[in-house]
Amino acid sequence: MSPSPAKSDVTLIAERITNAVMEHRLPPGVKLAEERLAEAFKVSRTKIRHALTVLAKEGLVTLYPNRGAFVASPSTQDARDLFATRRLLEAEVVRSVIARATKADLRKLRAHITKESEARLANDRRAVIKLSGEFHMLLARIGGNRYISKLMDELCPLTCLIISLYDSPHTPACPEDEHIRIVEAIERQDEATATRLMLEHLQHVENELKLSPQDKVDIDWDRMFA
Amino acid sequence: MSPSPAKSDVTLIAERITNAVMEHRLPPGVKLAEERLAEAFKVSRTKIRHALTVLAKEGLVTLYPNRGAFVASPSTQDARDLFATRRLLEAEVVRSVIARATKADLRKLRAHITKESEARLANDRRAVIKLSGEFHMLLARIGGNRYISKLMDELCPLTCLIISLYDSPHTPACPEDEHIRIVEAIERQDEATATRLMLEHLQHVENELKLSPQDKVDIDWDRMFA
DNA sequence: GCGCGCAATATTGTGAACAATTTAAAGCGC
DNA sequence: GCGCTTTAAATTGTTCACAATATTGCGCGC
Repeated sequence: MSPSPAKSDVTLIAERITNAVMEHRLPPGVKLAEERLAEAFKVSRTKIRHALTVLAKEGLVTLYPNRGAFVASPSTQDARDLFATRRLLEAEVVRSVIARATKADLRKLRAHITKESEARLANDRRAVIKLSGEFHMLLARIGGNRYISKLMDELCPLTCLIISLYDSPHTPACPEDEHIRIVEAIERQDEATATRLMLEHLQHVENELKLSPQDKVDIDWDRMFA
Repeated sequence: MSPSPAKSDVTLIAERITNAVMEHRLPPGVKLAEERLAEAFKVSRTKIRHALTVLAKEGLVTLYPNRGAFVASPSTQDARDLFATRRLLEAEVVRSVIARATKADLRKLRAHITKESEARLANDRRAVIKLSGEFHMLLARIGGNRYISKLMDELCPLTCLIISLYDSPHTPACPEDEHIRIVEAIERQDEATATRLMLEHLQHVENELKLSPQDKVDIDWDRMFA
């Protein structure tokens, strides 16, 4: 009765860190010292190191040699590239979901949207952010292409990071009904509308961000306090 | 004078293994025992383990817990998914290359194609296979979107694996002129032709493969010898 | 008091020994 | 000779100690 191949400690640690990032409990740029994590997770540094290299490969943490691991803090250019990539991928995702989704899949989508609504009603902002991301990951998995799905599993947590970096002062997360309307269009097999709604949805999220001016790395610390 | 941040041993090892796979020196399914690699690379098992986890994240090797690392052997479904993903990404890549490429970029593309021709003339089949893959990775890098580029860096070595698994008995690699004609269309800024040629090119490569029948994992060993 | 260099401390990187698990082989009953 | 259990070898997984590097704090000269 264990269909999943028994996740290793390392995987579990990586997932818990990812969760913390998705729920905005770990802000961008924070240092992830191995010793601290080791005692927090009650494991040896070795496993922490493994988890950190995995997360680095996913782009969620940045590894500076001999200096340690830090939660990634994507540039505005990264953010624009990310949304461009997501528009490309998720339009395709919607198309294949319409082509392939079983009734069980549609039930899962409905169930997920219910969870989102509940979190919203409970005013659980952290859960809302995480669930919003996971909606897109679920769609990608139903889409059936494992390379697209794998990439979406990386891009969604990164999107959470980007939102926590560049969001305008506390917009109340993505509007609820956009996910619902996408699912409805999928259920109607209305490909044109579904892809259009998805692209608009992603555009809305991106437009909420302040990505316009200079890059973070271009901040002029001399003028900053003049 | 060191613009690149001094690649670590682990990165170097991973790259050398990737090269070996791209040049069909490491066939799919081969076991990568840590001790053997350690003495081959003259380093401790620790670094080998790191390199293997990195390669596993890239999908080039598969890690079975307590059993070791093996060169991945993608299923036919994996292969179809991969080409579908590449068509999606690389059409976009061609568009942004046309929009962004500088003259220096175009020179790099020309130079790369020259190297491909030389390898072909020298009958260096291994080099041809590797360079063919690297042409697409170079295009993606010029395209400028780092997420697309990163994914292409993973998908190209995987494509080499797939070719070595499912290629019809020694077709002479991809026809040379297809890369050239794509670059020419890019130089003319002829977006429609360039994307069409790219999609056709990928379709040609996929069509050369024998992906039709059942999946490897679906083989019924009971009926097999009945 | 201020900048510079040096020492102390903390953190990451590496290697080697040990434990756990799997795989291969030998032993044994039938 | 065949299949099963038990034993030995090989391999992976983990811990720990040490080396290398970076960061911080201190003192010294000016």
